[in-house]
Amino acid sequence: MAKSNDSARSAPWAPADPPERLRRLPSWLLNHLAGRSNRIVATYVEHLGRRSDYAVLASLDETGPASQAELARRLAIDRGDLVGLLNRLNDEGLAERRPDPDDRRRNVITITAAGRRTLVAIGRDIQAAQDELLAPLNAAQRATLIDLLQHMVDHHHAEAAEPPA
Amino acid sequence: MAKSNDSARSAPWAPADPPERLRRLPSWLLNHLAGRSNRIVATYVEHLGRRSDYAVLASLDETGPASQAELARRLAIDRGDLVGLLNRLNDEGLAERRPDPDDRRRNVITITAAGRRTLVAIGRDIQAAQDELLAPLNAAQRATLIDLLQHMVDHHHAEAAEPPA
DNA sequence: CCAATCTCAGAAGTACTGAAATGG
DNA sequence: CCCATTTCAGTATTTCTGAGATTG
Repeated sequence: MAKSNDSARSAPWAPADPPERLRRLPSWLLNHLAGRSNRIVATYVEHLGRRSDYAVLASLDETGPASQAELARRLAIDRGDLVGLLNRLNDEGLAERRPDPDDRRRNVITITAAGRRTLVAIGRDIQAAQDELLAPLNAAQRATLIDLLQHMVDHHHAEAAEPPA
Repeated sequence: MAKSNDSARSAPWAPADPPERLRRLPSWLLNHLAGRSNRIVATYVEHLGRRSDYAVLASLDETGPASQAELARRLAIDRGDLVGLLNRLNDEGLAERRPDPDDRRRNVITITAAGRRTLVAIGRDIQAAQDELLAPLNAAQRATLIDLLQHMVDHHHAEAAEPPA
């Protein structure tokens, strides 16, 4: 008749003892660390509603206003899911949605001044989170890791862009 | 009135154009590649019901029979979620669940011969998937990447195990 | 008529929480 | 009485699918 004990259920920080076959498996390592990363980021970031908010705001800030479909394409997010996300950003005054005068099918999404401020705040928190995530590595190792990961992402994109010759 | 066109909704393989601020962000890279990895694995693996099935079967094969709580601890999976997973493995004849004679609170989970066979089959498919995932890297780069990722995982475990000195 | 955009509604997979029931 | 184990039910979050409505 335990009430609320549950000594250790799965506890996010609980040490795992993965089978040998998984320990060096890239897909397992990536999934494991992605989960770890998300948990760490969640503890550091206060201002973040959903995880893709930062990506959307950053994209708007860097590349300028865009239609929803355009945004979805840039970030590889589902167009439908973007609807609710932008509703929230709109409600919080971080982004604005207005009809495109040139093509009345589109909405033009713009980041607001408040959006830019929270973008900066989130960026600070996220950087702190990266430091904890990468704590086990020294500077050189961090650079190497990032280069390798980024290379994989870029190369996969390239392959997807140009179908097999 | 489009019927089923939807040229590109978000398309898993669709090239993304992430903001600069995210391009080199470890947490973004890890999440992006974890997703990519899962999609690739899904296309290669036929025999896999859920993604953690492989981990459970491998753990049973390597470390031997275990109770559910023991398994959950080893793999850092929620005990509750393990219930449904083991139900499936049981239904498919890949694992057996029997009460522990010594401690009647426990179930002893054992992998079956059929379980070992599918374990091997899944392992083959997963290896093929890793090759596609790591295609952008040469052998040396792959080894470096795996070492770095594994080092991170191990170190995070160690820190979680022994509270801050 | 076809294509693209925005929107809504719902399914599916996964992760986490709380609690009940049994037994040590 | 307290702790551990299995199980169930419910919540939350994310991702994906299908379709409707508007406009080009």
